[in-house]
Amino acid sequence: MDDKILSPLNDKQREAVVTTDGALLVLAGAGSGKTRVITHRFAYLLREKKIRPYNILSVTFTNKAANEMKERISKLVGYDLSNVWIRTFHSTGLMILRQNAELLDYPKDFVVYDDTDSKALITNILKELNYSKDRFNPSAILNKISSLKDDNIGVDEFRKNVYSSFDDVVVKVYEEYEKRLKKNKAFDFSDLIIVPYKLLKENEKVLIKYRELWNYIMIDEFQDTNVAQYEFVKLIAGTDPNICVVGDDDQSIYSWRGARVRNIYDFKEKYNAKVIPLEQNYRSTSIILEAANMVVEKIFDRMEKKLWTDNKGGEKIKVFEAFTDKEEAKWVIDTIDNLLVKYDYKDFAIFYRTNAQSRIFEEELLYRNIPYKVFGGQKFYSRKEIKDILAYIKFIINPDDWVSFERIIDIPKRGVGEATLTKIRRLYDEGFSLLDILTGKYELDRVNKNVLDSLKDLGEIVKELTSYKESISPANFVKILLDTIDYKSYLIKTEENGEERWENVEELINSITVYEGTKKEATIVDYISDITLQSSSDEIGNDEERNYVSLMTIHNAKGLEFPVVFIVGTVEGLIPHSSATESVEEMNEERRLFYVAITRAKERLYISYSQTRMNYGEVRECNPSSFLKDISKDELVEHISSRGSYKNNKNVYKEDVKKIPKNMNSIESYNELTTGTKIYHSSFGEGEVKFVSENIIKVNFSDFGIQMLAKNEISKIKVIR
DNA sequence: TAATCCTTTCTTTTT
DNA sequence: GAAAGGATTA
Repeated sequence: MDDKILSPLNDKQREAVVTTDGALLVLAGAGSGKTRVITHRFAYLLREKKIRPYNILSVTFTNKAANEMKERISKLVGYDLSNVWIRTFHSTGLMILRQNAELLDYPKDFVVYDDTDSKALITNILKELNYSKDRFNPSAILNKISSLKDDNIGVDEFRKNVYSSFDDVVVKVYEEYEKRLKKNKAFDFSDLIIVPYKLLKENEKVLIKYRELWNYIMIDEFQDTNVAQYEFVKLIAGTDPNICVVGDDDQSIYSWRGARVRNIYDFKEKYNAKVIPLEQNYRSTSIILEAANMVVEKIFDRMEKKLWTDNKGGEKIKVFEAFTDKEEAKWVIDTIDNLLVKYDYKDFAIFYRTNAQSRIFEEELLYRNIPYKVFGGQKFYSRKEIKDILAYIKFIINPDDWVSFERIIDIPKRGVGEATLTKIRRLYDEGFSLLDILTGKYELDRVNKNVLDSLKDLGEIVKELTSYKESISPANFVKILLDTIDYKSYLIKTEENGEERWENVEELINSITVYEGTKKEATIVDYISDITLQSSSDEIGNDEERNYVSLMTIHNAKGLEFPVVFIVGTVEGLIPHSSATESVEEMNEERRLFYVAITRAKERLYISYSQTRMNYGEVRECNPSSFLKDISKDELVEHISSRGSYKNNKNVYKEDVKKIPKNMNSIESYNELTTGTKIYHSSFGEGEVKFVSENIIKVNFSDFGIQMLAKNEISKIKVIR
């Protein structure tokens, strides 16, 4: 027996690993060695059961988890596993679609729309159906359509259940949206699950092929599967499957995306699965674990499970109260600084509820010269210049894609505006191909000769680059593209901060080069689909010597662990989030989210909040999260604050912030101000004018120091008489 | 049509 | 405080 595989496991874990046949449900609590079980089980199947790697389908929730799993198993068995079925649901679906594109009447190189693309398509449709964007928010409609698709509800089925005028619109848009996706030869995220599902359901030959391929199935984070995913699993599993699912109802934090915890119960019943609970926690100190238990115990309908640990004692959890969010950030970074004698940068993580909260911590880290990395938060790939380039690539790969076409048609400037675009659209709607229209095969009425010429150029560029897509490395492909359209001079000439934007484009090329390093022989087509499924930026490169502080949302933190964890911005309205307090279910999910955050910590846990925070560019007051009450036990928690006295002076402080002078006048223009005028600003409070010009003024505020105010701030300013 | 300036809206979480 | 959308001017 191979020692490396079984000996590092406890009894329960070992049982889960050697139970290879039939249906198995592993209820894996936080930090109970779940990843270890999955990887060792995979290795056990290979080594002891002599199963071939590609006969095992292993589904994880994130690309990151998939990559990590591959690496770990490779280490266990001693050979490379880069081409096995260890994938996310979405990338599994994508693989099936690529392998069967012709059956679906799609080209092999179809594109995948991310949410921005889908939203652009929906905006288009709304316009054409004459619905005003103001009344029908494209995002809201996309959300609705996505959740319908995630619930495996098609247009026709939904149509039967429409009772509101909003849903009425949704039906119409949904129907058109599906048609357009097809016409554009594109799939959206949800399609990556439901289209393969439909394909396998309607095509027995294909179904049998995959059933025969995947003799063993493993699915991680089962509590986060949605209806469509579970349907897909049941379909490929067949009647008597060897299937192992791993989940933890306490860590279900994606129900807003259609995830159903009850898939776990249903699985257990349907397949009469053997259940193995993993309750011993190897990660955290008993103090941290006890606090976590206190948070989650308040939820009634959980599956019975109580985590325990041998790791007695530990540091108390420190809860810090700050005046302002700025001060909170300072304290967090100070604390990190002080702990550097014991820990490395990489041992620290800062968790927050919303991506927008990262900024203030980044500023502080930058200021202190502490290396850090922000995970997730699609910032980089949602930058205009990056999206432009990606849209170019998408359009070149797939010239039926109207959404990408519309994005790039006037980049660089070709003199194509609303009018010309409408003319192109008309031809396109009649069924002519965009490439033919561009190259002048059909006449565009009353369009300037120069414009026609540059359209023709674009058509030629696309044709030329298409011929390279298989033969050239992704980075070179992009370099040629950038050269051909002379993107650099376009950016620098016409865009604000052109230089900076060009640096971002160079950064993109760098990241593609890194990507090539990890995935030899990848083409530009591979790159673009990988990047679409992976937009949360990282993990393309292997960060060998990662030594930095990690910043991420709590959602992104799931599955990870750090010696020292900071949970920041722990105020009512953020966690629990203000938009999730209406129902018990929503509140419970917020509670579980807090639980997930706590259980990431191995040795030390710090929780912080502030009395005021910048929100929408205004200072707002806030209260500590109600979840904090649940762990406020003296044995577990130590409460601290930077100025010991202010707790007793809370009211004074609040008055300071809120104090609004009585005698004030609004002003029409900055001309009415002179140096020395006392003013009140709705965000910054009181201050004295130091400098006046026509469009800006500089003001020295008593609480915020010197601030420069642009013209549009004028409505926020009043003069104190 | 393009560029600029100003106003409005927005933030939950992500494959 | 950013980003997108809208209005205004060239």
